[in-house]
Amino acid sequence: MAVESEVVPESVPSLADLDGSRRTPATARGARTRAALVAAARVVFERDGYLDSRLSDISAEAGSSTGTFYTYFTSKDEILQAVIEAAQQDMLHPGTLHLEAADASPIAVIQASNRAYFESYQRNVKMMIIFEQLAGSDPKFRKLRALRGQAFTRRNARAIADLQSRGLADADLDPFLAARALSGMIGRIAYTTYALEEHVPIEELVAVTTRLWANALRLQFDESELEVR
Amino acid sequence: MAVESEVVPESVPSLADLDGSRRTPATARGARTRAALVAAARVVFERDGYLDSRLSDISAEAGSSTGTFYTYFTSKDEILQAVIEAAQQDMLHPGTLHLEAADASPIAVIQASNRAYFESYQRNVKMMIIFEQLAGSDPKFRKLRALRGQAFTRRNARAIADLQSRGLADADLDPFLAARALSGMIGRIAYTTYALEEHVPIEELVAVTTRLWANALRLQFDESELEVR
Amino acid sequence: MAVESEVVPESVPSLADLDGSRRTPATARGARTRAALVAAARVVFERDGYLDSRLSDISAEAGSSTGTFYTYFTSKDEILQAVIEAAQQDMLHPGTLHLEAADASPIAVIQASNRAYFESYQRNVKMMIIFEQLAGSDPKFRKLRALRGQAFTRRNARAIADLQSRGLADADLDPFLAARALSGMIGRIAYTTYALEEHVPIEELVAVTTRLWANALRLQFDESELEVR
Amino acid sequence: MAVESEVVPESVPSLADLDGSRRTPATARGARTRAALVAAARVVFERDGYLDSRLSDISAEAGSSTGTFYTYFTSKDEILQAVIEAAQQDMLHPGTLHLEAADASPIAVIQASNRAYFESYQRNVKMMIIFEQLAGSDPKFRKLRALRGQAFTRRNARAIADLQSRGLADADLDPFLAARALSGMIGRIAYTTYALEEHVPIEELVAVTTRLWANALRLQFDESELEVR
DNA sequence: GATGAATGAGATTTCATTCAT
DNA sequence: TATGAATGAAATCTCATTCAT
Repeated sequence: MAVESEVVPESVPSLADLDGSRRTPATARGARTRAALVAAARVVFERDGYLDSRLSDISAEAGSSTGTFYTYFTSKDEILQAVIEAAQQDMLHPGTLHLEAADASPIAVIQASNRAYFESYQRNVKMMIIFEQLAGSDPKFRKLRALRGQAFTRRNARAIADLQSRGLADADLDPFLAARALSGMIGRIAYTTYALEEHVPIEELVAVTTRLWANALRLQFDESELEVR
Repeated sequence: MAVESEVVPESVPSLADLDGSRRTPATARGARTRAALVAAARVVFERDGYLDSRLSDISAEAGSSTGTFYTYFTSKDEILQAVIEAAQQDMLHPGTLHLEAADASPIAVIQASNRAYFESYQRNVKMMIIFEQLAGSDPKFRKLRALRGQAFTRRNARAIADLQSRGLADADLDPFLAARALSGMIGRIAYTTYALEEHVPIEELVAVTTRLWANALRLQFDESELEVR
Repeated sequence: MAVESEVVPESVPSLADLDGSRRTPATARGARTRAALVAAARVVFERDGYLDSRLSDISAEAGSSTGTFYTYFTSKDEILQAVIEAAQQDMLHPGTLHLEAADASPIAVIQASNRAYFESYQRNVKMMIIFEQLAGSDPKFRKLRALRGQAFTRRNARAIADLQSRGLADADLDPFLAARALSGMIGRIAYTTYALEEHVPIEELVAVTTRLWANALRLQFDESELEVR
Repeated sequence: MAVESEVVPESVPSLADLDGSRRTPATARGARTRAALVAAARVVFERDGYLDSRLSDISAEAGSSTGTFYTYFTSKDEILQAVIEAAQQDMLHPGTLHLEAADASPIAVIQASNRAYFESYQRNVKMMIIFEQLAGSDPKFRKLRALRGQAFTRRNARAIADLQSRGLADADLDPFLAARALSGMIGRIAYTTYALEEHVPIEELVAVTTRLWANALRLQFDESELEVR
């Protein structure tokens, strides 16, 4: 159920669908070079930011020449997509684990999801900042940013509707809008905490956001359910 | 009380404190030119985006020469500060009006604040996108972004604590963190709606966010209070 | 007799002859403003160098506005001329005093002249550097630089020829070329000492240069004449 | 022995020690391009002067694009260093030849050195003017200017001290200061003749300066030694 | 596949000088 | 006379991308 990162939404679109990558390495050596470039790009982007990074720095960091870059990517844009893709995987993956337990209480699921989200956000904060930033100027990334949110929101909306139909959640809420608002709340407080560096211990973040979700949906719960793991 | 835009927080910091603008106009003519440049900058930024805008376009839009720009500003950065400053004023101001009514119910105040916030966000969405974007790369703007949020959060935290002390709100919530999460929720859904252009009628936004606030704080309210204005 | 700075050569050309200064102040207030500008220019030139100085800085230093500058001067070039003129006066003036004593021995005159030259060079070193520098790029100043040297050389050549005719100096020397070489020696060692900052006590400079002059011309002298003043 | 240009002083510092050039060509093609830029820079500097030259002119003269300039140099300053370096080599080199003859008389050595100096100064006069000019404003070049003079002075001082110890030169002269003054005399008269264009046949320059050196040091010599080559 | 040199469009920035008040 | 705002030509410098080796 519930938060943005809950489950890997099969519908989250891949940037790979949008572009035509220049080439898939044919040889093992080529695959190694390509992987080195992607890894180097993340290092450079995190160090210098996307706009202030230079392709030559990425090549250098990867130990290859400028020309080699163009063997695998057509633009800076394209390698960024590869890097974001990888970061997304990490953002989405962890949630799945916790949520397989089908018999978990709604509260427990929300709590686990929130925690997983904050942990992965923290790991990927630099790339999240860059992603957010690009969404501000490049329509392609803005679209992608929107799609990601929508996928989460749709799934959470389904979960909320389910709880409503079982009489467990406030029936007067529009499930889709509520999902959007509450997912956004999680995303934003993660941004504030890790991107704007207003440090708060993760346990407190988990506690307060889980309680707010529960209250906002008018879920019935026992105080013990909100205790720290 | 309550949401991010509730009241003009006297403590919201001005960028003017941070920079030493090149020159303050000594004559009325100078003041006119400077104002024309700021207005032109907003037009150009909204039209072309911050990064793709050129100083020469701003000068041209203002009807002056490139050199004149440098009479009043040292960089694109600096004039952006002036533009954001103006946008902030507009973001912060409207809320005040509604909230003077001391006898308004908490729900009514939240509702009015939310509406005012969404309206002003819509008016300034292009600049908000740019501001968000810059906060991602420039520490100066990031700091400012953080300070703005803090000012709102602090005030809302005070309001929540007040409601708690009167026995009206969930006493188990940390008022400061709750304020941060709920303020963020409003800001983020405004971003999604207007910046990412996932259109939702403002009445629905107001309705759902107000109900979520009320639920989240466990305020007692009558359904009629949540009816559209 | 002798060194570059010996006597105010009536023939040293003034820059005023070359240009048409914009205007001579008609009022006392105007004269004051003009004087303030010249003084300010020297301060700014010495502080920032000629090329890196801005007219606006000169105006500001003088306490007037940029526009006022053009009431008295037509260009940066022109005010530099005024400043150099003033410095030249100081370079040339001191020598006269010592040399009026017609019965002084040649050695004593050379010694006094050298000392006077080093002292005034030290006072005006910053402007000398600027003058030398301008001579490197601007034909007008190069011409002036040459004329100044020539005036000194001509006079010193006359003195050398006089000594030769009296049988006191090496008759095999071309008086004009010798004068040029020996005057240049003084000028250059002053440059090295004060402009390139290779510090040597002035007494040592005076002693060695005077002895070299005496030797070079094969003047007969008593060691006691070379003792420090 | 003796004049500024006598021997290649192994201690003359290279500017290459001071800077970190942008890139050292890795291929022959790169080396060719870099060399073409340095040659073009000298042409442009001599034609237009340093201050009035534009980087784009250097690139054009070298037959490459503006961007290529920045592949090898970071600034006009930096390429000037390379050009001066080359000119210095030419200034310093010629003297060596003449002086190998260990049995040459002191007078003959001085004479040959002076001639070599004047000849190389004439070849490089435009660059010497520029160097002198830059020394007036840029501390880096001023330092270099000073170091060059010092290297010559030190060596000449050694030669003078040697002559003194053999009883051949005036023992009352401080060898270091005398060397500085006499080296400077040569440098300055070369400047006057070639930079300020006060034309004097080189034979006369050699004759008068050699005689002045000999006299100044009180060397014993036969008139025949001073005859033109 | 890999290399690294070459390209060049175009934005920023300066400041002497003019001019309306 | 004094003011100070306005002007605008012109030069530097960057770096994604291409291409010959």
